[in-house]
Amino acid sequence: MAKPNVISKDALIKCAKESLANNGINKFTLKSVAEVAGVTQGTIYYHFRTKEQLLLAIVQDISKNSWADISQKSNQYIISEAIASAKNRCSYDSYFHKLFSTLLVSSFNNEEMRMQLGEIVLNENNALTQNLSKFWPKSPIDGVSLETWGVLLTAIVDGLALQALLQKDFPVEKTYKEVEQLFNSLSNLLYEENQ
Amino acid sequence: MAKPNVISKDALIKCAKESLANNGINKFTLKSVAEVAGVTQGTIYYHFRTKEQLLLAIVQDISKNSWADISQKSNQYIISEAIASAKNRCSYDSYFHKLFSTLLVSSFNNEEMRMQLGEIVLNENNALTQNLSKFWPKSPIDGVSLETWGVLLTAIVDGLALQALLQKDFPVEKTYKEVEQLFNSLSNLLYEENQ
Amino acid sequence: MAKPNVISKDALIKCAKESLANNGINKFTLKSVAEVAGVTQGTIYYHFRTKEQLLLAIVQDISKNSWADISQKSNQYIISEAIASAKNRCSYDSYFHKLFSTLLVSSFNNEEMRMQLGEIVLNENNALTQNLSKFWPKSPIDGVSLETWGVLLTAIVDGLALQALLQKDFPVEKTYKEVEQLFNSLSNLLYEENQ
Amino acid sequence: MAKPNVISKDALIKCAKESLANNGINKFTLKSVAEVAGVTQGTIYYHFRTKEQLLLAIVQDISKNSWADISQKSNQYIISEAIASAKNRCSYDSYFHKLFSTLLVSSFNNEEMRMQLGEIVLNENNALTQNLSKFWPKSPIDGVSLETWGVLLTAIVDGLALQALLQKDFPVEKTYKEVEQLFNSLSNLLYEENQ
DNA sequence: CATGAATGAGACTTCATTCAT
DNA sequence: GATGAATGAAGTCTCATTCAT
Repeated sequence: MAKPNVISKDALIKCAKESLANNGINKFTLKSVAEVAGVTQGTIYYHFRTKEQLLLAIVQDISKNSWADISQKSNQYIISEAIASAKNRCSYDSYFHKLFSTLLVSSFNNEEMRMQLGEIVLNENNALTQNLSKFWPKSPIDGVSLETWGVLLTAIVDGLALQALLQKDFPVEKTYKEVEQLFNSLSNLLYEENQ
Repeated sequence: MAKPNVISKDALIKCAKESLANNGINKFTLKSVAEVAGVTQGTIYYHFRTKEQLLLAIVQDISKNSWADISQKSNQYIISEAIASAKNRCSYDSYFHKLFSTLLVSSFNNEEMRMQLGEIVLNENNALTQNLSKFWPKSPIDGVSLETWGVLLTAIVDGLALQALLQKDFPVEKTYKEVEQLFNSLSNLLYEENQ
Repeated sequence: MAKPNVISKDALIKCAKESLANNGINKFTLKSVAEVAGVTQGTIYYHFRTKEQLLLAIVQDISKNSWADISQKSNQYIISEAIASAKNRCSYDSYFHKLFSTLLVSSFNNEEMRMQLGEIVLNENNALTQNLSKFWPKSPIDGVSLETWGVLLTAIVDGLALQALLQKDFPVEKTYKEVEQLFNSLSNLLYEENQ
Repeated sequence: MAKPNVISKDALIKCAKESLANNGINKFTLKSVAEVAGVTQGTIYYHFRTKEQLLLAIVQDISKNSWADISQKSNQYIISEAIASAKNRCSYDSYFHKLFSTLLVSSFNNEEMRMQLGEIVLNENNALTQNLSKFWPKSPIDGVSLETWGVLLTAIVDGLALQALLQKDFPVEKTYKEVEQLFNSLSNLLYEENQ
């Protein structure tokens, strides 16, 4: 039978991501991926040596498409955009955070994957720190370095996402509005001090 | 009251938690739980109708032992204690956060479990807010409610834990020192304003 | 469903040996073993951790039942019996030699198995040497030790079996008659020399 | 005459033999052959209709290169040479005997192959008998025909090889020295009798 | 000629679950 | 109460084979 060129590796990864986010890690089977992709399981094995390799490819794909990588170009609204993007991903059904936590849990058994996920977060931190430094010549709070602000912002974004994942009625709008308020107030602190 | 079996339900839950945190959800099998507990699989079925019931029991157990439940009693150092306890749990091998994220991911397929986990987080938020209000008569930043401070603090704690889970060399000490610094600075803002 | 006590480990080994000798290593599947045994594949895994372990158990079983082990008790016809037994096993359809060569080939990928098979052969050699020494106070041919006679006899038995496995019309009767003749002539050499 | 392809049929057979001897029959896959040969699986199918055909080709190739075929030309040291060659092949890692036993086991499911292997052995026997007759005008032992001596010698060679395959420390040198001694003694018997 | 992509059957293995004892 | 033996469905993975290009 053997139709050639039915599917590309990237398409397979996309299908796998879908299957993973929808079914969760428990039901993330190669059969389900194959069904989503409309190919046979054997085809998956032609492209990926094992299921783990496929999971790893998903992680790499996410890394490649991560916000940190995308937002390298300078931009005066970059922080606002970052926060807006984070808010969008903050929901009970967040595809991204479901996927990410699923991968996190998988990574407990796969050191390589864990390292790659770690790097993704690290990049996120660094990107935030770098962009923050464009607004804040120095930290608005003594004793809290700009690097730590990057770390804390990332933590807040992920932590809020976690809460949203677990509470159907989590007040995303309200919370993010106040986060922005907080950010502005901190900026003001700096400004006043400068006067 | 419970008639003590050769192995008690609670002991079984404890073993299950261990197995879950150590092996991850993928290898969380009743066989492995049975091995850890030193009983046979049949015995588990004597205590729990299904595997899901066991997982749910784990969640309930965690809820019962959560920080929020424990720290009801008033205490002037309560916030410092909370932060210290969070810092302790913030590590590459954190039993608690591995367990929690594993349950989170499991809950994507189990609404009841998800709700219970959601409540745990909610209680955590509320406990923090309540304790914060003992220090802060009002929010140190206009436009950011005390409730939101509770939410944000929880988010920070969880978000930092996530980063620590993924980065072997995450600077736990440094970060938490600055978090405390931040907390003190915010308190000072309030105090100065009051002058 | 789960009927208890359907089959014993030993019965399983026996079925496995049958399946192995009949189907050859290529078609030696756990499914086929299960079918022969009238159980499900899962049952096999309850008794043996892997397919390899089952193969190993077969080897051990053969070792336990090997001629060398059985013929420990002294017996004045022991050599004749050994030859008769070897002759019986020497045929185009020899269950034993099919099984043994199959295991031999499997052992190329399994050092433990190979060692155990090696020991079986070694025991066979030693048993033969020991029994020979009851007939031959010394070797009938100068320069050929009794140990080597044991080795050579084993080699002949195995080598003839190999030929019989590959030739439908191999003259088993004739060959073994002449082997016995050879043995007697060698004994005579010793006797004459003694005169 | 054969139009040379990028890879010739013979080269493919050689690679297949290597793969077979190295990996054993279990891992003798067309993929592995293709890898050794540096071509793709499809290419193998261009040369051989099925996997079995390839195995058969291997057998034929061995037959063509067998000692019996090569040593047709008369030679007064032919027996010594045969024994020396047999000794060389007698080792724990013997490529030839690993290959041969693997094919033997495969042939249990393939009558055509089995017949061809049978013929190889038969030729070996006959060649030995023929060469023996150049040294021995008649059998040195009454009741043991020259044909049977050929059969027995082949059996010894194969049987010893089997033992060497299974025992890392099998005393090849010692054993073969004594085999030669045996051969000489038998020759002497004849000579003395003739006096 | 040769290949690369795909297939599908079937292998080994795991595991939640059942049930007679 | 507890267990050990068994089940069967489902999962991961392998491999001979096919075929359009």
